[in-house]
Amino acid sequence: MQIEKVYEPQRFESRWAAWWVESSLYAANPQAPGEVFSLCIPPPNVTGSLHMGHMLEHTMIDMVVRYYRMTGRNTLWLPGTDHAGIATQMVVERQMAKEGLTKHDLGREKFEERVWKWKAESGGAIVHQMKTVGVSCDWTRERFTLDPGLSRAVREVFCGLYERGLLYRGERMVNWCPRCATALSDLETKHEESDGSLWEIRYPVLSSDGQASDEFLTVATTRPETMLGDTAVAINAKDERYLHLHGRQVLLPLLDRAIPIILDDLADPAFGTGVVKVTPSHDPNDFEAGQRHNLPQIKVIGEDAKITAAGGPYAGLDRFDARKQVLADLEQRGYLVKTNPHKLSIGRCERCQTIVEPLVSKQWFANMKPLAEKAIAAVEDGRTTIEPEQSRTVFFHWMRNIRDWCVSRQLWWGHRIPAWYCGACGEVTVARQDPTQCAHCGSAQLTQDPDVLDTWFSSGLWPFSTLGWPDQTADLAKYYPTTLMIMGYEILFFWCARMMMLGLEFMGEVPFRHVHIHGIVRDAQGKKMSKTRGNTVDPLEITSKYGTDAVRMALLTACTPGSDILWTEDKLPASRSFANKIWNASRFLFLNMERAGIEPFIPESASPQFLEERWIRARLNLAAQTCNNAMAANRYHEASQTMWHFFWDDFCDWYIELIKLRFNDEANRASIWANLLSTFEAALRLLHPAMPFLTEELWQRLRNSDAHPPSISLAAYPAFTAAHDDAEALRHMDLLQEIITAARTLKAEMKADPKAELAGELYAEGEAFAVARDHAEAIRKLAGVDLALHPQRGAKLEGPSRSTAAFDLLLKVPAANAEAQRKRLEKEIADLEKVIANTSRQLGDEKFLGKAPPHIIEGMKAKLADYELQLSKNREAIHAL
RNA sequence: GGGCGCGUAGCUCAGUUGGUUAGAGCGCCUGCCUUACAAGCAGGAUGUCCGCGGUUCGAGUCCGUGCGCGCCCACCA
Repeated sequence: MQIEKVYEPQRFESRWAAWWVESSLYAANPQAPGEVFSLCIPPPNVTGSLHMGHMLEHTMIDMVVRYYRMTGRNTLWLPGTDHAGIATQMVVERQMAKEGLTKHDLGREKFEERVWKWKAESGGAIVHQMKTVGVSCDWTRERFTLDPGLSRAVREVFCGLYERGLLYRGERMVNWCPRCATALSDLETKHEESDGSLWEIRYPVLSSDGQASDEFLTVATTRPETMLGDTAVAINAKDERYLHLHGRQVLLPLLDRAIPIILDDLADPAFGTGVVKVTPSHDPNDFEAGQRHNLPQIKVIGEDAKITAAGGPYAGLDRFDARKQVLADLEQRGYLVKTNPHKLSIGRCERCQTIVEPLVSKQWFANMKPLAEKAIAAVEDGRTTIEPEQSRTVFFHWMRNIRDWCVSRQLWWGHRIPAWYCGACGEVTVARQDPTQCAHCGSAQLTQDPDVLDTWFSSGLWPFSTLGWPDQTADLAKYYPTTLMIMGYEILFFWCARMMMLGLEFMGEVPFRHVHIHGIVRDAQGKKMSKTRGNTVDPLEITSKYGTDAVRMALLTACTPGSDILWTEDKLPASRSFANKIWNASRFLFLNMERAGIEPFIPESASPQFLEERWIRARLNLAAQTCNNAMAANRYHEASQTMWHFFWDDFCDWYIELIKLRFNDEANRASIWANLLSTFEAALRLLHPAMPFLTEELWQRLRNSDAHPPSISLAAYPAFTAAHDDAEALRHMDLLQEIITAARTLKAEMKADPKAELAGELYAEGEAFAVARDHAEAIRKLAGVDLALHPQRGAKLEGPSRSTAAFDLLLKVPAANAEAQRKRLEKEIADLEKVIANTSRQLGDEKFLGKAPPHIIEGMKAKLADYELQLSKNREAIHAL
């Protein structure tokens, strides 16, 4: 078997990636046996291209899915993409702008066609990239939120919610993006603090007969231009300063409109002047105050962010120009009293960063409270578990304070709202099938609502709409509820919360059993990665440089639940080295098989006879146990670190180093290779969920029979086997390692020629002696010392020595570097004295003896005896120097 | 204004119910091109586990508090 000298993942990764997809290896079969493991992907936006966030998320999911598939579960990982309403529409509009076109030039139908065309040509980029990095999705079930089936689900849910009275249309204050010309949900509005001003403006108070007086109320505002829409001025009922003016009116400056003075808690006596202008059309608080006092709404800022006709002389001005003009006019006429610097938070459109205008608009809203209650209950009683714990807390907090969700968007790309308005009676008809006549009066004068639904409306149905709902499909029956959802905390509310609510409402069951929330990938400075910041990393660039497996490993070993990953490229050489280590260990095995005339094979069974064989089997067994437990607890970093250390430290540094000493043992050749390959093959399976390409490549080179699965990804994951739990082998190997390490250390410390074999003495009793006796050859080869063995420890240590709990080791070397020896001994003595003092103090404490569990006390006593033995041996040694 | 979290070796971070000399990778120092691997091997140094107080026989781990840092939610003019 030829095996290339250098690890070059580029040579085989793309081949396996393509094969995994072409062979439909990961297509789920609802008829197949096995406990279900199903998971649907958080659908990336079709507009997107793969970024490190995807890479992290997909790597974690892929590891989990590969793991469960290997444990024999009936596994489904359903992939797909989201139509991403605003985002996609923006992309296409921008593209059209280059041709000097707007969507209105095309008209709705042609525009939609154009977006579909864009999707067909460019929308597949991310899917292609995902396939390149080898995610083991079931591509036969790929979905898109605007697929006919999913659109039918959307319509069904809309109608269902409407029929349950959970969806209503109303004039309410919404976040309006003037650039996108659509309403936004609260979550799509991002607030940021910025420097503004708090202006104080004098409003003349009219006397009781409506005539001008010389009194004033001074209001404080951060948005003077909205005063054009003021319909009252509010004072607090407890504010003695102004109470006498209640019942009078003020004259609105600039427009000379008489408006009432009302009493309302909206006015905080401690803030500003204690007097607040009330603009029910352009401020959420004022809107509510307006409702309380039955105030008229005067809309002075339009959907285009320009002053409306109601703004009198300011009509047509942009909102920011209007502010300047209003302030100038107020100043000029003596109404502007003061300008204070003031920090305020400004809402911006998540997509285009335009400052959002709060305005009253007729929109569709979902009443979330009743839905949220069910979702809260489901998490409280554990039907769905959310971890890590802090995400659960955050989830509850948001759900318990949930507000109605504005679901309509004034866009063209998305699911059209299935509501029709009657030209005759004005009633609304909401229907699953496009109606031909009004459900109320029978008139045929119907116009469909022009709006579409918030993108997250369809995403909220993803776990069941993708499985065929509203049809009762086999997939739906088998794979819903899904087993696990893995996603970032940034979409906990946008998505997780809505899936919970809608899943419970329409499926009567939670959408997933467990939610695992992960952190995000940040740059080396801890900053969020973003295109505008220019600190993004292209995963494909990195994977082609270091290999996908190395990138995966770097991410997996770093992803502690609940915390973000700071991405620096210098994490990569380490994991590439690890991949390289695997490659080279394999190369070593293949070369030696060739040398021994053995064809690569996967052993049916192997029975270990030598210590290192028993030991590596036990170590593998423990590693498998740790990995299985870690995967069950979604502790991917722990699983991958365990794999890493097992392969590098145990398998390579000890097992191979020891077993290669037996390569000329012809009598045992078959058994040695059966054990070696058996362990190696199991190690590949252990590693496969984390490093699928390399393990597939190497495993295929071992695969020698069609009795084996076609791919390592379909082979069984190593499981804990009680029979392999060999405590004796672990103990003996520990001693052997200790002896070898002690000898190496001493040799290095004495600056002895590493190539020269040194003679020495080893004093040990019991098992330690037996191990040294049975493995003298290994000690000689691996440590470069030839030890004479003595079955008791009493001897005086004269010369360079090292003592441990189990043995004393003395090297026959002129004390060339007594200084280093002395230094070490002094340090060891100091450490031991400290530890002995602490331990004896504890053991002399009656309270401790009374309260600590017996095994702790016994353990400490045994340790103390060891420490004392070592201490006396070290003192002896330092005297001998 | 509310909520969540973080502070452990020079750097990036592990450390599951409190328990026996606190760990890894990178970096650093020393020595090795040992016929799988210098992307390697062997050995080594480095920590008032942010400060203070408390609970406990015992605290990196639990509680309180201070300092420093991050994030999320929120309509206070």
